[in-house]
Amino acid sequence: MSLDERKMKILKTIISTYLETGEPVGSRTIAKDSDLHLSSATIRNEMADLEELGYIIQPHTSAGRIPSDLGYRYYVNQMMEEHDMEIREKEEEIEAERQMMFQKMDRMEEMLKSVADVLANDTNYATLVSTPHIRESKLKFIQLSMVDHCRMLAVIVVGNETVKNLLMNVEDPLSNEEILKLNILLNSFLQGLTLNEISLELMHTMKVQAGLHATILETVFSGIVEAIHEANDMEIYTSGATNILKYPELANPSQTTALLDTLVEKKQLVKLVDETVSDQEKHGIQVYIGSENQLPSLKDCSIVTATYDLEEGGTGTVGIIGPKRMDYRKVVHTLKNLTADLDEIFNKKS
Amino acid sequence: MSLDERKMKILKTIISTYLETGEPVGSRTIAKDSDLHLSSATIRNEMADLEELGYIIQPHTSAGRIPSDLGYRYYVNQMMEEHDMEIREKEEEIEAERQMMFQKMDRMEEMLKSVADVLANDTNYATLVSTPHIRESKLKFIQLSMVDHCRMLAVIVVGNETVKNLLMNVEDPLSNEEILKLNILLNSFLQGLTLNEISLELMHTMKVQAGLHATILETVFSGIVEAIHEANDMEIYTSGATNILKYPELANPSQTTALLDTLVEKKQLVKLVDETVSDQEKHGIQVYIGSENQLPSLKDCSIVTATYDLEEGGTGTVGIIGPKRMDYRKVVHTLKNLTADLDEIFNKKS
DNA sequence: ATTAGCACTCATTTAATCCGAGTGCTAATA
DNA sequence: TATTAGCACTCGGATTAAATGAGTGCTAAT
Repeated sequence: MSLDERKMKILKTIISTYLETGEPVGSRTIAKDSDLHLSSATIRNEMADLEELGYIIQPHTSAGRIPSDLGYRYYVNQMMEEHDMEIREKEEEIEAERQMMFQKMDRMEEMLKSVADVLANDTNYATLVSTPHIRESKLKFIQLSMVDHCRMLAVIVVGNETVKNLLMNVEDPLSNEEILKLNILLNSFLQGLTLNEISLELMHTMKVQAGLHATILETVFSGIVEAIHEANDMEIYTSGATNILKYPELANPSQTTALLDTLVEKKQLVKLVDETVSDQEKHGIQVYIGSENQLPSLKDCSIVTATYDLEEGGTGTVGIIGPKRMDYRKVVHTLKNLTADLDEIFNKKS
Repeated sequence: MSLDERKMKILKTIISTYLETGEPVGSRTIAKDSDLHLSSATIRNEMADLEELGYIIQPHTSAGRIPSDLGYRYYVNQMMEEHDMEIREKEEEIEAERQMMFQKMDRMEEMLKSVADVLANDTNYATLVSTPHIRESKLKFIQLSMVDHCRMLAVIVVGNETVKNLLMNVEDPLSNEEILKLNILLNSFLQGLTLNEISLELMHTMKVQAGLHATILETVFSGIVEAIHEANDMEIYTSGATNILKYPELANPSQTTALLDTLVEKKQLVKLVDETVSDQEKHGIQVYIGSENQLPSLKDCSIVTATYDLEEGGTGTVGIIGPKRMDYRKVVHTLKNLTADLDEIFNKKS
């Protein structure tokens, strides 16, 4: 026994009805709703088969059927193959509004935060956005300068976007010439290097050349380390966590806490995103359904993720977390558009 | 009829028992637990009086009593007067651990975020930390520099802590001399000014002097505006929002969502904190109980806030949000310690 | 002024019952 | 052979009823 045309059609109807209602779907409903004209009895037989095949599940004896993880998986795969996704209505307005927001913000972090917010608002699911993850960021530029008599500012530019500022107290102010010398020293030695190209030896040589100001270099070095780490590490922003409370099947008290915690505790999500990135695939869209998720607290959720790229090789992730019965079509479509936008913006910008 | 010695004692017992258990307290419990040796009947009479006076409430006819907002208020005021708060055990370790964290971080934002986290962990309540709010930040320092051929970096230092970076593309690179000139121009004209001291006329004069590079100034100006705004605006960090789910009286589905939303949507909290700051009082500790809160979603919560100060006059807020039956003693004590630490750190640092 | 005693209230728990959506199976039908 | 009609059966959820028990208010006795 295998999935013939009719079974497929029934399965699809079951899933999409369930996506709408969140209630188990019975044979009669399908007999009425679907366009194949069959009696409920026939549908029942087919449903029994579909259950045996593992695509659907009966939560209890006298209930309709709901999709199993396998069923969702089938549905999603099927959907992914349909290239021609009809453009959704309102989409354009939202698009425009989004562009507006993007224009105004200059700092990537701020923008990504607001992407998470907008997305959560649009979709009514929880969202997650990670900053780009760059393997080995290089030091681009350093500049020291005196802010006032006793404070010195170090500006460190890493990769292409990250800028780190370091404010430090110095006992006696340095003259312009001294500062200039230090700047030249720093840049000529360090520009273009990654973290592990900066050896102890190199640092020693520099300190010798710096003479009196070796202690300043000390501080600058540790600032550099932090800056590069910051650039390498990804930050994760989430939004709309409470949206999940809108779905009764997730709002049950015992799971709710764990779930919300997962969404708020960024640490767990970092792992999640890490795995996503390594699972790359065409379109850059990934769908994890129920128990396919690594985190046990997400076993009743689905996650759809997409990646966006930076010209220089960094890769960031955008994700949506919702109930297993989420509107996959819409979500996938939205994410595709969004990442396309992000790609464009970041690559225009740099 | 007024609060005599005995009534006070009974009221205190009711409240502290309720703080522990979260269940309405009956007359028998008190007869047994309190050290005044009275029968439950007597207690009942006294309780009836206390209820009439408005300090306690019967949730329904055949239940024990719980504190009313007025009751909590009485309890808290009473407590505030006891100056000699015994030092809590473990406190020292926690303290040490905290110091560790503080040492490592250089950026205030990062630190405040982690303060929120640590606090939420320690207390099992939701926490809130705002960055210092400064009325009129002054521009301290500007510096332009070329990062590479086509990109220019503007570093803008505002107030005493905030540093803003602005990365912009320029068609043709500027020479060192040109940059130097611009820097001198910018600093000599703008240093020490607040936002509304930077007039259109001033900007015009500067543009004339800049000649070819007027467009760059344009961009820098808008960067300055943003930087000062950023410094003026306060940012709010929250943590441990899901802790409130631990308290059954708050976990009821209908309120939960609104409550969590409030904690996550920073915008609402901004107002809250604003009011707090204006309500200043001795010790800088504020307690808002139940309906004393401005936000309706917090009507079943209590908020305890404390403020910390920056040398330059900025004031930030630390707050704890929990059920009305929160452990006020502990919370007030913790906040006092914490803000003392913060004061010290910030004032040593700058 | 305090206490013992008793009738009363009412949220909560437990059990009993009903209801209906949905199934599986069998026998009739096309 | 595939489909359908019909019917007995199952079981979760909602509704109702009864039992429980913590706690009160009031009164009369101490």
